[in-house]
Amino acid sequence: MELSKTFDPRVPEEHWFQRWIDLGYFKADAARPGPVFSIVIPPPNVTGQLHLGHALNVTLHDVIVRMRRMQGYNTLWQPGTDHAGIATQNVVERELAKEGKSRHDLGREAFVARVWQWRETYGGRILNQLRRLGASCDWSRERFTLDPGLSRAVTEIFVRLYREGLIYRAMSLINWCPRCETALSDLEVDHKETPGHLWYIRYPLADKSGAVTVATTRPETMLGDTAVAVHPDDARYRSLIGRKVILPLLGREIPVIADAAVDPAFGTGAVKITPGHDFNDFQTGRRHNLAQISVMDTHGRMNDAAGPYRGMTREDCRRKVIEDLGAQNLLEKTEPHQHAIGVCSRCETVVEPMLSYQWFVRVTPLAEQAIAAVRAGHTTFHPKFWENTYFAWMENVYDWCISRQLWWGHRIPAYWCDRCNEMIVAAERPAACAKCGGGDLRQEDDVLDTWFSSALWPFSTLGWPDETPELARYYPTSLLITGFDIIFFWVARMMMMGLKCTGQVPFRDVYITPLVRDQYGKKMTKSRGNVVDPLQIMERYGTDAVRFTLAQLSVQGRDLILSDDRLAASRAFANKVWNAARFVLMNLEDAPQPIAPVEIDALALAERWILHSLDQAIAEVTAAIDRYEFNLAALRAYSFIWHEFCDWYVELAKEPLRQAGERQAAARWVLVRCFDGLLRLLHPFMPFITEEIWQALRPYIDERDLAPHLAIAKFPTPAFAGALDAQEAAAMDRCIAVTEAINSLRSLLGYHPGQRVEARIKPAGAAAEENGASFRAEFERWKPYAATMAKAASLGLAPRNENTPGGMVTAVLGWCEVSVMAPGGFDFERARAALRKKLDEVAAHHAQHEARLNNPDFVAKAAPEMQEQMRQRAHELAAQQELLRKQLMLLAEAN
RNA sequence: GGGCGGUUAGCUCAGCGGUAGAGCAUCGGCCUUACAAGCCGAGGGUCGCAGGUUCGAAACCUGCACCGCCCACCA
Repeated sequence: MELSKTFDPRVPEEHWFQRWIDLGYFKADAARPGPVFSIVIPPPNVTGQLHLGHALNVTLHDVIVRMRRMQGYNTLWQPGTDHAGIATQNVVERELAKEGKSRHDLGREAFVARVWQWRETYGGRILNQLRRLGASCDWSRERFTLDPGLSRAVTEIFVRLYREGLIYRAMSLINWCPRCETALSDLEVDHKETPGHLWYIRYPLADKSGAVTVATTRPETMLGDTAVAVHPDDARYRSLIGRKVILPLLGREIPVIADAAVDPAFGTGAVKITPGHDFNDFQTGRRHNLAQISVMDTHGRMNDAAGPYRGMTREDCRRKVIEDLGAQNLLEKTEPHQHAIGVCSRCETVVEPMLSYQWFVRVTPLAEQAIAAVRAGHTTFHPKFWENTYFAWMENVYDWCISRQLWWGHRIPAYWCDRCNEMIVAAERPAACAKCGGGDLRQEDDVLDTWFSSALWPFSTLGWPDETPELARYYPTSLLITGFDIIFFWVARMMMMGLKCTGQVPFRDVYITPLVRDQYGKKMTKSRGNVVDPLQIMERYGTDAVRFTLAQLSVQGRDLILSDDRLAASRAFANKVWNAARFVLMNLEDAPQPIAPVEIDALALAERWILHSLDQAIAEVTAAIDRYEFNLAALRAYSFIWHEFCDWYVELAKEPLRQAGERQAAARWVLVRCFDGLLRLLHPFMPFITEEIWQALRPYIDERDLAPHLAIAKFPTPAFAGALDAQEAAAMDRCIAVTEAINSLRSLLGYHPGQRVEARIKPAGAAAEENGASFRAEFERWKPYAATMAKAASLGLAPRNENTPGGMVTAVLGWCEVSVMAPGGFDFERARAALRKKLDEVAAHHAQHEARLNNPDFVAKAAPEMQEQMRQRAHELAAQQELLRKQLMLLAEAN
């Protein structure tokens, strides 16, 4: 089979993904036996557009899912999308706006129909983008949070929680977005540091005996003031407590109250209390039974309660209030003031605390269970420190406002009887009012917070509340992979709802992905314009390279900094693998047939060495993925493939491959065996290129019941225990060290890369003294390798006592000297300088060791094995130093 | 105001108690029939700072600094 000279990712990407899907490889079958690995995708918003966060997330999912599938797990990766209440409604509203219409022009029913229509047309975009990344989800199980089945789960749990008193409806102060015209949860409010002002306003005493000055950042809300508060111990104001002041502009009389929450040191120490528009004041108001006055409507405009300011926007009202106060000489002063203001996380509009009837989840009892489950280790975070974040939030949660005044979402299953005002919460619309028998029931207008349905995702997608085979088999899921930004929004709430609904945690492990930043370490944001489009880089570097890069940079607990350099390096790696494949294939018989295995004992040292190295790489990569150390797994696979397999084995295989007969057959088998193994190992990271190559290699693979495709082939496990003993492993290390030494000398001596050199080694230390004879035997075995790799015309083994001939330049290793004949006219000063440098290094190390060994404390306290190790090392260093000096002396005479 | 994470070669990161490592970038030499998206070689670091624990610290402890993030009702 002919492979082109460089790898073009396009064709295999399109081809293989469709094949895998067509063949049903990613389908989960609950009836299949075996251990289970299940995971749910964090459902992207239907309005979503693939960004690097998704790309990273999906890549890591796919790495572990593919590995587990290949390992024989009954694997389910559940895909789907989130209806994303506000986000989606906004998109369609914008579309309508272009036609000059608002949702109110359409009415609720028509508008919702329009959103569904939008979803039919564009809702699949994000999932198609995930597919392009190679996501091996069970696409036949795609779910949407507004699907009938999932909606049923939402209704079911809502009714249950309501009946248990864990969901309640109440008039309360909530965050309100005047633009979205809906309530928001605490989490949907971002706090933005903003420069503002502190206005000092005089409130005259009712008895005209003076005034009290309050400081505020929001003068417009004074129209809703129902008290002025001071600290009970504040001597300045003690006499005022219980008296009345006149609210300027409106002339209302309000009391001066004492409350310990007031900070006497801030502002004037007197604070206006607006229970209808401030969370603190709301609490204070409750403590003192103050009236709550709302001065704005749902659009953030001043309402009737604002008297003369009625109809103004909040902003206009503020200006006018300041102006009027100034005119009445009630504005004492204005100071610049920096403070955090809450804005809608969707549209950045300043949120308004508003009084309204809303639905809440009583979170505390649910949170207790969720905390306990993590404390007990039923769910573990990776990296573990994220558990602190989780606990900190869970331990201080407020009730969760779940009602939204939107049209797109799960409509709350509560029904009102307009005749007797009875409210009924039920899964099905009741035929008649339970209290008065009236038949005209009206369903609650509000819908649920999107996160309410997301919280059920791990089990609602599996059919809950029905006891489906899928639920029994795949729940609790094995792992959740997500970003830290939704630990509160999603992870915490899944924990609470999962435990509440099923009695079990929704997932065993939670892996928190790094945050993707640009090459300057900046967060990617639209406003910075530094957002990298994954589809573009996939186009440029190939999907496999993008995946590999993301995995390789996924360090636990650190941000991920993506750069073109890294991507280019991964593309180079893909190309390296491709070319290694070309080499292997061009050295196999044209008529493919399985190559029978060769007995380990019949293999040459290098062959056993590479099989052994493959084993080690497999073990380490597998262990790293098991620990979610994707970066280490990717790096290990990379270094095995490039530096061990390509740099060494492929080179060493060339010689036996040229021959006919047994040695060639052995080399062919080892090549195929290793390449097969490394393709399997690499497949989870780079599925496309590996499948493409594996198909070409497959006919040569000798395996019973060999899978038709790599995507479902067995993941490799170490298979060559005992192929290489410790002594042989050490021998190969020596071979590599000698090769490197000769190559280094070649470079120093200015040899052309193609030129062959005369070289020799002379053992020293243990290699010479203790096993001279066996060393010679060992040397004979790896000498051809070193000679090949270092392009040595001859590589001799010199007797220990023989002086190195003049004209040779020597490098000193710990256990031997390596010498290479210098070319005619070589300037030996360069060699002397190199030796001197090396001598300095060795001398410094030796001095270090000596100092340590001469330290009485070290001798008295250090572990005996350590002392022995140090003594040996010092001994070697001393010998090495001696050899270096001698070489330097010999070289002194050269030239 | 609390809390979390980071600080190791120019860059991105390993190492987490016993000789400072890798990849990329840089420099020198090579188109050596798998691969120039390649091969061979070289240079480059008082491991953020200051203390402490230890025979021994990049690693453990305590402060501090800087960068980043999260949470927080000082109006």
